[in-house]
Amino acid sequence: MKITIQDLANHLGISKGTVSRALRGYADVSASTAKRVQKAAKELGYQPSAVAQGIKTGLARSVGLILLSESSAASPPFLMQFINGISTSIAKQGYTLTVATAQSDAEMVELHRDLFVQRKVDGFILPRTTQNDLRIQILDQLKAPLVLYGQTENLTQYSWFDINQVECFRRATARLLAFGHRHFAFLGGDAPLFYNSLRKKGVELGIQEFDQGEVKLQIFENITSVADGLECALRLLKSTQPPTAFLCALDLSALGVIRATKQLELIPGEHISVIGYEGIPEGEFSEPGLTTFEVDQYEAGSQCGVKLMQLIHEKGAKVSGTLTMAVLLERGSDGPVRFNSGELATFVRNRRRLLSSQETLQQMTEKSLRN
Amino acid sequence: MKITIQDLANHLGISKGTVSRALRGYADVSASTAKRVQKAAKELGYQPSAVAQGIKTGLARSVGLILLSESSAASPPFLMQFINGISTSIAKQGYTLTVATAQSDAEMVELHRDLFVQRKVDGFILPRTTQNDLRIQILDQLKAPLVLYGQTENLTQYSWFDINQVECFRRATARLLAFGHRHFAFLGGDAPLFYNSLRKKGVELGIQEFDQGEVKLQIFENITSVADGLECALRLLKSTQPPTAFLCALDLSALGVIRATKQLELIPGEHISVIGYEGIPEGEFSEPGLTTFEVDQYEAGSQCGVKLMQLIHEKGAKVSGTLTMAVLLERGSDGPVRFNSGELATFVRNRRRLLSSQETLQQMTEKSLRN
DNA sequence: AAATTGTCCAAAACCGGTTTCGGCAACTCA
DNA sequence: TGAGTTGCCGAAACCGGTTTTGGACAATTT
Repeated sequence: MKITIQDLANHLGISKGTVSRALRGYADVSASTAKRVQKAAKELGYQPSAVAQGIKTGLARSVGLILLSESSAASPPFLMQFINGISTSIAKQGYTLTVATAQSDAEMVELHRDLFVQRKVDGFILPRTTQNDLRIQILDQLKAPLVLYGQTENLTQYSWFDINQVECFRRATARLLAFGHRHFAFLGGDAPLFYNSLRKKGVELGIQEFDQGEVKLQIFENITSVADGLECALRLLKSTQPPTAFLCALDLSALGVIRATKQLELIPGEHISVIGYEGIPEGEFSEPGLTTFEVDQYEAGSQCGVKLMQLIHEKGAKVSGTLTMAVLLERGSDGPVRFNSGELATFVRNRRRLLSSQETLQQMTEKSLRN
Repeated sequence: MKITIQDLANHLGISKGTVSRALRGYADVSASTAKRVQKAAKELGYQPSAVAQGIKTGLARSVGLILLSESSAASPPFLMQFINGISTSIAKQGYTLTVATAQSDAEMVELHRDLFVQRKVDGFILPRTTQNDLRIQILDQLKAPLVLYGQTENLTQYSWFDINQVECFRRATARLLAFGHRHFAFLGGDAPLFYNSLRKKGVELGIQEFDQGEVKLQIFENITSVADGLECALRLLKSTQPPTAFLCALDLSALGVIRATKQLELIPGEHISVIGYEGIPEGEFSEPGLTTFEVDQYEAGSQCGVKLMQLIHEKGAKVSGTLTMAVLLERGSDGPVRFNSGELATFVRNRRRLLSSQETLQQMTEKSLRN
């Protein structure tokens, strides 16, 4: 069924070594033979087996991406574009992407080891980096090429790509301070992941640069979903000292905050301010639109792919780190401060009282309209 | 660096053939030798190279999943769990998942051919099937094992897995008819994809079974995003003969419909009904929650993986199709009819008038509250 | 004309496994 | 005791490529 190099050689009446050299463009094959071989290969649909090539070269021509299958969470929003970026950037050199899923951190480490010693992949891209990343430790031992999507300690030894999240959150904070906000909540994401410390640091930095002692900041961690954000914001807004500005490590939690304001009939961008991070599509359709930093996940995947190709192919290649900025999308969810924390608390209290009375009014209006 | 079978054989003072037989559990190796080899392999961390194994067996021990990178669309919501299901189910037999992305339909076909001819994968899982699927045609020629996630024409020749979408939409329709709705809109998804015809068929079937001539159905296609659904529903609801029941091929468009009702201050489940399909997480957090059919994407991936493994390993294995049901999640977005189409039109018209006057009232109330 | 160089390709070695083949030693059975 | 099994393992072939080696022949130099 599948045609081999020997089949092709027989068909042409020459040796398989010559076929191989012709196809790989060696000089010691006459131009006419080379052309003849290439023509026949195209006609017969011959393509060398990557498996057989791999045995001699020692390369599988595939890179690994291993995801943690958190049963709870949905698809990481970034996934499709990130995968697209990786696979497109490595396709040029004939590489493909091997994706596997691990059910636990331990299995995650095992999978990296096994895939590499079995020569199923030539290197890895590691997303969602942590402080002391176990994956890095094992891959270091195996001298496996790797590229981080994110940062970690001792960064100089590795190639990595990341968004300057500190700067993003510093700017977001400065922006809200300029709007006059003085009472902040930072809704952090997965606490063990390195990104979380960076985003928090950005907020703290922004406040430090400004602080005249009047700024208050409340910090929360592990707010990773819409439901989490909703619950957290609702609790805060009903408190006696609610924040007027919400800085969210994740768009998802920011959307939860917006939802909370809806329940209390507050208007984001007017009564309070919310800024997210990541740029997921849903953020465009909330009302008002979510002000957020848009991360180009395709670009991220692409850059990681390119860096990994360098490490694999150019022996003695230098590791390289790249830091880029995300783009601030100014939509409607933030704006000049209207209430300070105390005023907001009063406003929320009155609004909640009003809500129940309005409900009765609403029902009456509706009834009259129907008749 | 990496240890080979020859290294291990030398270390033990036996031939590499014996090492191989010992590790693969052949009978003609003494129990003591076998144990000795296995122990040494574990100690030295030896694992056979998948590449080298592949050359003899002719198998790459990987299956392919090729996605179309629609730059516009976000990550297909199903992706993570589907990938998880595939990779978990095939991992048992030492298989991994190769994911690639194509920028066009033509590239998609090429990629399937190349990956198989180059022996990078042993078979494929094909999601998002169309009527005359070009992928299937080329893979048929190559006699490549494949499993469809979805259905197509001439289904008996292939292994496939699918949800009984006809039945889902028949039930959804019957449910809304029983609620008293008589004016329907079907918001279809990607028109060329086979699923769309199935879901539409389900709606038509449900109406046929009931029809006493009084049921009206409007059909729309290519409503694939929140924005599409929002736009479409807004237009319909402002029309003179608005549907009271929206059947959406995709949750995303259903969420768009709900958003449209919010703009008009209509209450889904009360003034109108909406049912979606897929069970994306966002549907749980809309207000009211989206009534929808929840598809178990992990299970889908898992079953596709199992079927593909059978085709690859059991020679002369029979193809097999599986049809399962999705679970109806009854949340709040549908309910007993309240208005017929004409009444709804009037209600919307009045409500829109009221909205502008209320706005003025609202501003006045707010002002007084602040003082 | 002999020696040297260059061109082109067949043959063979190699990569790291798997599997077949054949042989030796120990055991079984007549 | 001798023929036939059986258990165990080394040697070798093989998978489909790549790369090295070496040789035939032509073209050039001396």
